Amino acid sequence: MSTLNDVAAVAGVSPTTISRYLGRSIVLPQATRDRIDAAIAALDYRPNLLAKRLSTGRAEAIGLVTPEIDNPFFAQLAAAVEAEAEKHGYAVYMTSTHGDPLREIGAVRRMRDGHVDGLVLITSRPDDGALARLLADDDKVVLLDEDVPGIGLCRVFAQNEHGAWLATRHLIAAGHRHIAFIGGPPGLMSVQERKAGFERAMAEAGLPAAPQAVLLRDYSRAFGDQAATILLGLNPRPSAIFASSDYLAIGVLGAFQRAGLSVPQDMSLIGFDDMPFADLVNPPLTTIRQPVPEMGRLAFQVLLALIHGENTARLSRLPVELVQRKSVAPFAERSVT
Amino acid sequence: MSTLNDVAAVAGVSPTTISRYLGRSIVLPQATRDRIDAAIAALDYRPNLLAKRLSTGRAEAIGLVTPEIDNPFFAQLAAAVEAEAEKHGYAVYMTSTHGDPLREIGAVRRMRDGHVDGLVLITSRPDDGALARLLADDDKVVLLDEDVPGIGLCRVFAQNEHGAWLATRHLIAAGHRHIAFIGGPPGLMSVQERKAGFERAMAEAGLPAAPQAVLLRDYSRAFGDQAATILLGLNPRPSAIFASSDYLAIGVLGAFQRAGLSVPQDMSLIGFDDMPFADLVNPPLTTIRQPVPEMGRLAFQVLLALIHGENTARLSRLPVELVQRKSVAPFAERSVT
DNA sequence: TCGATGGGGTAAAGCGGTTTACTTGATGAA
DNA sequence: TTCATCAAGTAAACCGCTTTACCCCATCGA
Repeated sequence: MSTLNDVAAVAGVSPTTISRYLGRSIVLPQATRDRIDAAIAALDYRPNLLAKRLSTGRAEAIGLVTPEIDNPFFAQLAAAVEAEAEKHGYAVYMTSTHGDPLREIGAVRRMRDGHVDGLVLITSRPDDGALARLLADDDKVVLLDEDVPGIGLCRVFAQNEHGAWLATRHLIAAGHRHIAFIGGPPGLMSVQERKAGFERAMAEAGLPAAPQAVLLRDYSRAFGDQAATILLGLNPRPSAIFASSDYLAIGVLGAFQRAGLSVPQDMSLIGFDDMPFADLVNPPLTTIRQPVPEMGRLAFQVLLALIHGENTARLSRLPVELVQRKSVAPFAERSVT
Repeated sequence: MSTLNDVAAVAGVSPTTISRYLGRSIVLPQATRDRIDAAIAALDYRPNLLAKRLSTGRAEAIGLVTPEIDNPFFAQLAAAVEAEAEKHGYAVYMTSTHGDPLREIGAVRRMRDGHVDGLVLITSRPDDGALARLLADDDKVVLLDEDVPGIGLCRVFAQNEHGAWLATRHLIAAGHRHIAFIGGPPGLMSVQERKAGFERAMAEAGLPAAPQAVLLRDYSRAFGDQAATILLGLNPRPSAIFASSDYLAIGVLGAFQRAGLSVPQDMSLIGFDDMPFADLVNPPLTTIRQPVPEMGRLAFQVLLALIHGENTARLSRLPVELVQRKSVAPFAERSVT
């Protein structure tokens, strides 16, 4: 691996000259340029990024911290951030934390110390304050999809409350009156907002949101399954469920399948996210679509503005929409048996 | 952001001492240790990784290059590599290339220049030689899941041929005689191996592998859809399809759904990979499972051995297995109508 | 002929660590 | 008393690049 010095020796100029030539901070006569180019080619010289970063303090790279990367929703989000970063010549270093607070903090640390210019952070668990403290005096971080309360960072979110309201209203419009809500960890912003949207829609329709039909724990397939089982035992039994993530909805579907119930005949179901594969499950899932590519793109753009010291929106809310597939049917008497 | 020098000044010792203390290459009396620890804590000192890497030449980090990260199969593989790396204290920098040769080469370059200690590379397209040349004199790279022919790197693959043979035999055992094969790009190792396994099983059963029923192009949902449409027009029409990736199989499913055909009544279908969600589609997909977590784990372990200069298996083949779900049914006359 | 100007560079000081090869003072053995 | 030994450090070079502040020479206008 040859260095600037090697190239300089071969080209018969000083390292400074090469560096400035490469950095376009000097104009050289053609003859010199040719000698330098030839030397670079001959030695297959490529600058050592590490040295460059150490020297300039700039990395032309960002860090992306995600929860499970094998969750298609996050994977899609990650891909979107990366695509936009690439477009601007930025490298993306990606780590996934598996929702483990320690790994999350470690990842943020590593990213920062590894000298990326900024960070896009997707968290998926309620913060106990540790993350907030860690990020407190950090600008150049944008929070994507989920909040870390108590800090003034830039944030890019979907319209959670509105989406939940749309979903619930869709069920109400189909004639359902007993509607259950399944959500993730109670401390999470998205959970609170979606729950609020659900409750608002119910209240506006003059329907009671029965507390025992509001189940919160985590955004997992397993919890969707458990929650569904609990809901089936309720009296009155809900005729529709709003699972506030598609992952949850898939768990619900699994439980119903085992119980020999079919969606939407015996129970209507609506999800949230419109993650890839939502259209492939049985039945294809009616859900609220988050504009994932836009969210990723915007998150990077905001970060870039931050890096350039430009000012930018502190909070963006991206629009969601209802995607109608086959998991919601009009209410029919028999479904409350 | 405080440096070693700051700490040294506060602790009243030289930077060397701190560095050696932190690197455990010196033994100090308790009093000095206390002063250093106090200074570190007071200044919230954390070593600059970049400087450390530049200085030592070691990064304690690896690069992971994948095709689409939003393909759950690759995402799962990536997660597995990362989990194992994390266990050994290595950071993972991940990039996805979207199958674009230029991005792939760029990613490999960046990773190398960014001074990771090694690279796990998952490619998904036939190489025209450019990648091979780039990697030619690179050790400390392990190829995962797919080969780059013409170079002597360490490789971790699944038993493609055997898996395809299992899949085909399963269809044959169900009574099918006209079996189609759908595969990815002809130049790809996995495609050739899976096709070979298919052909061997057919030959062993004394069945002809009709050339027009062997369709190769790429591992995409769209091509699965197209191929299925083509196969439906064939005479004799196959009664079963081996789609050599689950992504392809999902495309096939989509085409059939549109055509009003149902799987497995009208056509049996078997996939390959057992990617997440293979159990969720309609009908749940019978498929060949690749041991994804093991593959990821092993790939990292091999790389680690390489980094440590230990010697290790040049080629590993991990076992696959048949996962029976609902997409294969015994052959019935009517299905050849 | 002198001073200013511009072209074509370069020396040297960082960036923040690591590492090798010392130094210095105290102690112990001969 | 003297020399070896050890504990407790430290100075300085180096990793590979960037950047600031020059330098030297030729030309040109006055």
